[in-house]
Amino acid sequence: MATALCVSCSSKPSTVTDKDFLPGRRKAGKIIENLDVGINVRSPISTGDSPNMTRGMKSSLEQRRRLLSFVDSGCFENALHVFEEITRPSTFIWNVLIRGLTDNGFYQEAIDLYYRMEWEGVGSDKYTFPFVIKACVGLFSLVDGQRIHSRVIKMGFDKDLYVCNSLVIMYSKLGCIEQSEKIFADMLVKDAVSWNSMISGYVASGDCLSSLTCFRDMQAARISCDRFSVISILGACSLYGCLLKGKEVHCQVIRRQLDSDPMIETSLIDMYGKCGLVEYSDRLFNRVSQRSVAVWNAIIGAYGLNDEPVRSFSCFERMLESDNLDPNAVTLINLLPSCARMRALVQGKSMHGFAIRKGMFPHVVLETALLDMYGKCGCLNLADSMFVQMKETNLISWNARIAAYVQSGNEKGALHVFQDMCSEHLHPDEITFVNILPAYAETALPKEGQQIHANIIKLGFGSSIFICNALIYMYAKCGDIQAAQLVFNCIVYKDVISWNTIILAYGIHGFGEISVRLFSDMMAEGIKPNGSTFVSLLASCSICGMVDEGQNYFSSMKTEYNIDPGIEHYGCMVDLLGRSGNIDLAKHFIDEMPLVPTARIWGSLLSASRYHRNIELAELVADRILSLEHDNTGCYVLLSNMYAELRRWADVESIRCSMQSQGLRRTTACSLIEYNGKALQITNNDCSHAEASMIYDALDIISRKIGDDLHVCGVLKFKPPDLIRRRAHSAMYHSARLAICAGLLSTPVGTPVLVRKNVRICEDCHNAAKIISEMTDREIVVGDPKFYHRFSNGKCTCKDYW
DNA sequence: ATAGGGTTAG
Repeated sequence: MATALCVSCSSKPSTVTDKDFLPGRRKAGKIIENLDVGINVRSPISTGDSPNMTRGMKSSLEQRRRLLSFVDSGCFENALHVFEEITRPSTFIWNVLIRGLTDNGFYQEAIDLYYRMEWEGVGSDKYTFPFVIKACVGLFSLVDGQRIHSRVIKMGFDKDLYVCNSLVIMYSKLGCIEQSEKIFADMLVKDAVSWNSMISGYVASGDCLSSLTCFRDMQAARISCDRFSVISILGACSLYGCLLKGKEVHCQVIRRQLDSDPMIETSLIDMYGKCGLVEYSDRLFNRVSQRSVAVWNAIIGAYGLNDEPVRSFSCFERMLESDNLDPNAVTLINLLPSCARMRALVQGKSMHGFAIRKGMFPHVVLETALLDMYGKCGCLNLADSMFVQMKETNLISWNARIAAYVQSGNEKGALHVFQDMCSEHLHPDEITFVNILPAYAETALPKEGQQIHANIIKLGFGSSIFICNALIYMYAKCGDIQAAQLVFNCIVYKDVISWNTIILAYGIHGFGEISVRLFSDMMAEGIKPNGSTFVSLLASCSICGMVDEGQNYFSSMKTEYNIDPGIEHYGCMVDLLGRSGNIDLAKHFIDEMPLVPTARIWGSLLSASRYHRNIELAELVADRILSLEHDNTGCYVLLSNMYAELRRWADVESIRCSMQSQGLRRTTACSLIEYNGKALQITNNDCSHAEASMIYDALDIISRKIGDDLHVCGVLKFKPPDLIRRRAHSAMYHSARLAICAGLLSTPVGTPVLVRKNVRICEDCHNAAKIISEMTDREIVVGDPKFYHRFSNGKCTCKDYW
């Protein structure tokens, strides 16, 4: 950027700001005194040489020529030096210098010079203001802009077309589109620039509709649209995917023979890409004769936006092959989402390296795009270190960082980042909440969910469909299905995601019949189901044991709805068949399915073999899983638990060693409970809380009432030699039980007790919870990552399958 | 001598 230049005096480099306006005045005063002493008589400046010029005239003309040439060549030190030598420079001279400074990025200096001009009593003219107003835009200074605007009014230049156009542009670029509107409305004469400025101002403020309206009004006012209008209005069409309007503008472009204008070509390629017609972009691109970097960037972006990462990349490669074209930051920004989409971490990293070598940093947009790519490629540490080294961050980069944490399954981290962001006095927006709500969904209790919901409403995002959909899921996962239903009810225009989410919400709470009913409600409302609808529906059927219904829906997917089952659907079906009892059928299903089984698919079969206590199958399946994911902790733990149940302690030990040698650790089981209004986190055998002794006392009383744990829960399958080992595996003080007791202690009689767990509840605790619910006559709700068990009167809604 | 434009992150 511009280095500091001194415009308030020629001796010392400094700039005059509002704060030190007084010293500036003094300096300026001195200069005037000096100049006044030096030359007594000043001649009026003439525009050309004439034979009878005086010496003074000649030298002043010479100075003016030198000044102009210095300004033209960007030598401002010299230009300013000459300027200081001129006695009483004319308004024209001042204007030339202000223009030169503005055009070369010396915005502050241009503004300072204008203030000095004003102070020295040199009258500004209609030319002065467009230059200095442009400097305000460059400096992003609304304060200066408003001050200069008031000078415009006082001096009566607010009727000048050029000055008004400059003001319209200034206010729209400084984010005050209403001010632009006001000035525009008061203009008696408007030209194409005025209209175009309003149109592009609306586009910049994201107001697609106003910009289209303005474009229409412009034509109604019989101002013919030009290339500037076309480029702006295509931007408006891109904004909300107004394909029809875009095509209409394209027709006008052809009629006006503007279709070989390089910038219009770029805008058209971009517009078709953003409206989802990438074939049109491609066709246009192939006809472009002179391919600029911007055109390449547009087509790379168009493929990226239209889910064609491979073609996006091949464009990039072709671009590299063509001569004299250097990818710039925008190229990388447009390409990085394709890296993310393909999980092409190596390519993403090489983009990063390329950017470093080309000296593109710091660049907040590029850095955020890299952060996002790293997050989506599952490299949270790289995403985070990107953020840490960023010189400038903004709401978008914070949001991307939060998303990276959530995508990596680090919900706690995401919540911390969210807190940090708020303490930096950044105001969360709609996307912040859409990103952070899944973190609440995984970690929060209903009360915390209500708090974030209250914040959302307070900030005015309560009716956003994206947020409402995220809220439905959040409440359901936190255990409050009623709140989820309420949010759903309040959505005026429910979209397919709203329906998918509420269907799954009831599924995870064990109300499969409601899920099924909601699906038919959805059909009745004329909402077309998509693949995710069937994931919700099949998951609900499988969780709730509705085997026949699930199978029917699965077969109707293709026949009735023309949706090809994806890997998630097959996963649901394995779950479903697994619990039907016919485990061979489930295995056969996997062998026959047309997609390559993933570790998750095998994981479903592993769960089923555990339930049916089929250790041979479990071992076989575990082998498959570990060959796909050697670090699948869940698989080790499940197998180890099965060995423990069979008292095969040597196998238990060997799994423990195997995990240890790989540095794998069991997830520490913990339970969450609201205790006296606050979330309390409890681990197995946890004694760390102030409330611990009370909770343990309560548990002891209950244990005694329901019998010793080994009798109640051990189911007599353990013989004395196993007792010692068994004690080490005792579920007596598992977090779930401690949490249930804490809940019983801190809530009124008759209300349900709600516990959240990070791992599935063990069989012993499940049995205990059933008995406790009967004994205390309380409803106990225990949520694990998959399902909410609802215990009452000694029974659980899972019907003992989970 | 004065004003407007293409490709840019969540």
